[in-house]
Amino acid sequence: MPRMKEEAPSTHRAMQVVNHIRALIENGTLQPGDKIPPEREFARSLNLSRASLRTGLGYLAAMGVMKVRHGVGTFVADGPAEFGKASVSIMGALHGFQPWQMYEARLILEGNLAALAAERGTEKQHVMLAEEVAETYASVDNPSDFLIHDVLFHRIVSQASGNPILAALMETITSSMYENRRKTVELSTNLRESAEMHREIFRAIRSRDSAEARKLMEEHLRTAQSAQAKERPRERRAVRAARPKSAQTDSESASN
Amino acid sequence: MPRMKEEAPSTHRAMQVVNHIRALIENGTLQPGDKIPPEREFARSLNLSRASLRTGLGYLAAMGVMKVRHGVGTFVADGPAEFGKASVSIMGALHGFQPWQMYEARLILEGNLAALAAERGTEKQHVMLAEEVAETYASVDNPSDFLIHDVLFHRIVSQASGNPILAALMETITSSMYENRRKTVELSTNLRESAEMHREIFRAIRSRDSAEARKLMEEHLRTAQSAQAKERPRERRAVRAARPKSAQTDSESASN
DNA sequence: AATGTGAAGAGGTCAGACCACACAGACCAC
DNA sequence: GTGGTCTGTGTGGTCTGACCTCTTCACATT
Repeated sequence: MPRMKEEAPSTHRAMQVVNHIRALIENGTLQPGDKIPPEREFARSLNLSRASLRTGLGYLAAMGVMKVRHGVGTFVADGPAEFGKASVSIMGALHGFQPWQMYEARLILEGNLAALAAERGTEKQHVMLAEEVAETYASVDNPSDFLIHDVLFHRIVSQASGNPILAALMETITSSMYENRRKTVELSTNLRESAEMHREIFRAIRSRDSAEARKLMEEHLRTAQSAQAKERPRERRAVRAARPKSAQTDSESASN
Repeated sequence: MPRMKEEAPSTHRAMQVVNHIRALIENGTLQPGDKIPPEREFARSLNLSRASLRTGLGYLAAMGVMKVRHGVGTFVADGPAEFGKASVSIMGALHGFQPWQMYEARLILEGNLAALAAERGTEKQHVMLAEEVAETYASVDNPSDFLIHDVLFHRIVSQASGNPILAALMETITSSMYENRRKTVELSTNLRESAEMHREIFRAIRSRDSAEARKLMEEHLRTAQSAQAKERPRERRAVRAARPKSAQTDSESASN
């Protein structure tokens, strides 16, 4: 007699958890910021071990869907959408992402984000942008504060684009550059110029001139890039070039 | 006497694992496709429990860096770069991603990818594209095969763009649409037309006409989108609009 | 009031046993 | 010999239940 057990838990227990949570999110039972039951209790209610539950939660946490706070509880993420914080850095090591590629990706994403923001931004968002521009100007003498408002400005622009997916992609790229930036901005000399550009971008968005918004945003990022490159001429740990296997690098993607 | 233990395991054990693996990848010890030691053994060599090791590996697996095969082993991912398979679907449920936003994101990404591919694609990649175009034509009567080569064509284009980060972003979006597509392509009527467009895109890329490549790719995707929308007029499970809290939806992003 | 302290609740780690799956080599039937 | 079945071994998956660490907060102390 083969198998033929009663139920069909079939799929990995961890996936059961993931799907359960997904269902709770989809039907609105769970919303951003909500806390889920304690692990022991939740595990019992789902008829699986705490270990399996934790595997599933770990999976969700890795993707940025859940946020775990030791000694406090596990919550549904509530910040801006993002696809896994550390992923870019690790995938970068794995696939040899290079700095200029990051900038290029960011340029393309944010350029389009700005253009869309110009087309679809609401008045409320215009107000928020104006506020951030002001704050940015106010912090030209405080690099640390400046960075915060700089990030916020870009985040609001991407939010105003009306496409959370693109915003999430942008956030994913940006968050991995944040740490490095925090070090270099200290020495940056052109905070004022950067603030000026934010203002111009804002004006373009407010007047719904998408082409102009895109152009200015791209210009802004290009300026920022070259400025940073200048501040930090020599960079340790150069990215390794493709190793030995270079010969058939291209053909291998066909294997999957 | 407060603490002052011997070593400094400090950070979460899971992160130790993640960082360890990252280091192994960065220094080239671990390359795509490689297998890591069995969990029991690896855990012992890292001086931590199997459970903690598994937590770390789960984290990496969730981000698409590692691939775990039950009964076989754990490997470093070797396919095209991608940021977590299920993440889009779950993040979508959480942030209310909508189909048209997916298409828009894809349009922007692939349009730029095609343009870059036209500028930077190597002759070798041109050959691969030509092959896929041929294969695509050859499968116009077999929807299932057609889809495979369709995906492959787009993947090679993104690879030819020379920017693995953008390629990874595109892959992330696309992979989440794949399943749905597999169902609808069965009924699709315009496979031949789609193959024609692939051919035209290929020609634009080969002649290094980036503007044309971008235009054709966007056109191609727009066609595909409207075709799919037509095939499947009514879609169950409409995405819920912003719930009750809508009033302050905009302002909350400032909290993070 | 400000400060210290301890209990309670939550996640983090551990150990070891056992389950489920994949693969390969041995074995049997044809 | 060819092909299918069986069984063993190795590897990931799950379970149990105990203990550790961190956070918070009420409560006592100063």
